[in-house]
Amino acid sequence: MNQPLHIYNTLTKTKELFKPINAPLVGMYVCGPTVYSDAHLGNCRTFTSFDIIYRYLLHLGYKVRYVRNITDAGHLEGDRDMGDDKFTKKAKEFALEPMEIVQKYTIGFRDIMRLINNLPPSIEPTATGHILEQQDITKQIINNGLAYEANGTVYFDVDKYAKLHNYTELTNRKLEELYENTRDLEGQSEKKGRLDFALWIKAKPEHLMKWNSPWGVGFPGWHIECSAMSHKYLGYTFDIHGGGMDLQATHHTNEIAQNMAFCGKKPANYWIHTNMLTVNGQKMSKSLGNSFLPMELFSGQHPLLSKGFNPIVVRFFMLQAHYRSTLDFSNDALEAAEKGFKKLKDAFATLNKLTASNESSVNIKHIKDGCYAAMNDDFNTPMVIAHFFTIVKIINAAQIGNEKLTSTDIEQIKQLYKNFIIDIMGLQVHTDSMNNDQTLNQVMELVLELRQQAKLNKDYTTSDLIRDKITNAHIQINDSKDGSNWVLK
RNA sequence: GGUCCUGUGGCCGAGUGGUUAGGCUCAGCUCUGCAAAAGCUGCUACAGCGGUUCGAACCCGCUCGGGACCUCCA
Repeated sequence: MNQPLHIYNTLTKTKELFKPINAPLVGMYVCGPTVYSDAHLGNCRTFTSFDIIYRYLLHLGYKVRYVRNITDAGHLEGDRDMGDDKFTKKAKEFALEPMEIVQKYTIGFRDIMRLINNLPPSIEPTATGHILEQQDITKQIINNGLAYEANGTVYFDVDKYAKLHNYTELTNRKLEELYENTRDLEGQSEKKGRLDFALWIKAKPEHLMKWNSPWGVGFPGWHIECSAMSHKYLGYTFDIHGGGMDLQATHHTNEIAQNMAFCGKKPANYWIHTNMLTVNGQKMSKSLGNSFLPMELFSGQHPLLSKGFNPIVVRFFMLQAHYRSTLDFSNDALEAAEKGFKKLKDAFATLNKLTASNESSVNIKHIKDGCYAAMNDDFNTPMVIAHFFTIVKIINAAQIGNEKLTSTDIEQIKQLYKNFIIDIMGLQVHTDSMNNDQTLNQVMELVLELRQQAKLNKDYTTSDLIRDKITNAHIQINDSKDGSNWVLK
């Protein structure tokens, strides 16, 4: 539109002009969930952030291939490169096949994504579906002399790699300090260097998910899947690689190393990292036990919640903060978001009832430019929302005649709403289901009529009785100049 | 311990070297039989201490908080 899109690149720690390698094509890879348990709200925030990025790129006219993997194998539990993988552990616990675990949580994850209105990615590859690709890359890295096999396990040779390339590019850490601060683990004597990590891991006999390989029976290490799948679907170097900040130091650092070792090319030009969702200032995570499950949030079944929240309200709540800031989660914050969102929604409902004026007292284009400027400045959704609240003010003022909107203004606002609220931010306003219940509609029609009669007779005892009783049934009656109406609470 | 990030009004949260973020709460008002809902108006903050500057919440230094990563994590 006006000024071009700038993206904050973790690689350079600056906002950079976005220049796709092959416009209008854009390749974007985002590290997806490990499906060994329910996705929590923190996970949702990351994928919602990337959904906005995806949607905005689409809106700008790019043809985006958005790849987000499903990790269904290989992630290790506890001490690194040792022990059971998460799927094996869970499968044993519940006497299930690992793929039953995978199936259950994959479906659950997709349900949540749909509820929170995240578009499905273009490709959603699984680790288990790409074992051969992972082995191929591993072989190539061995051939290139940057990995070695020891007793059925293949390790990436970080020492050797660091002499050729900048291993800590993504974090700016000093290699010596990494060495100092990395724990030496027992039973890891087969590793040459302390920082070496596994590309392929020898499976113990009791291990459930394992595959044949040139190095014996085993399973892939926990970084190689992303290298394999991003390369397969997006090529040697693609535009955007994303993920949560907690993946930056280890997972993404190793991913870059793997790709460089494999083909000499960086996987991506722009690295985008989303910040964490916190609870009382602390990162929400499974290991800390302070997770909120999306379903708990939607239903209100959680000790810290006073009620359930619509998934779109949750989405709105998340978009009120910038993706690179931490966002603190609380019942109060959610309630504030709910009310704010309702205000936004209501204003656009009244927009449709507005009568156009012959003259205009507002400058809609100015606001539109502001919205694009905000999105082009590293996807600043809170700013876009602020602009929309000035539109809300204008709409409400126009309704009581304090502002004048021409039919062109009204059309422009509707277009803005469609572009930014619906298409880019995905804040789809579902028509409330309440009016779909014909029986209830008819009953309520009668109730309101009886109450209206009572009011006309100045029988306020009866009219208030009706209102109170019906409130107990979670139906709220509101009086206005043009009569009464009702909403489900 | 190391590396990095961060500290904004009652709450959540943007932002910038000199002009109102925004939302919620709260107060007042309008409307109203009373409520509720809705709308309008008001509430001017940037952890502390120094420094740079004509001017800093925004730049620099120190102090004190908070957090992330260095273990699996979005």
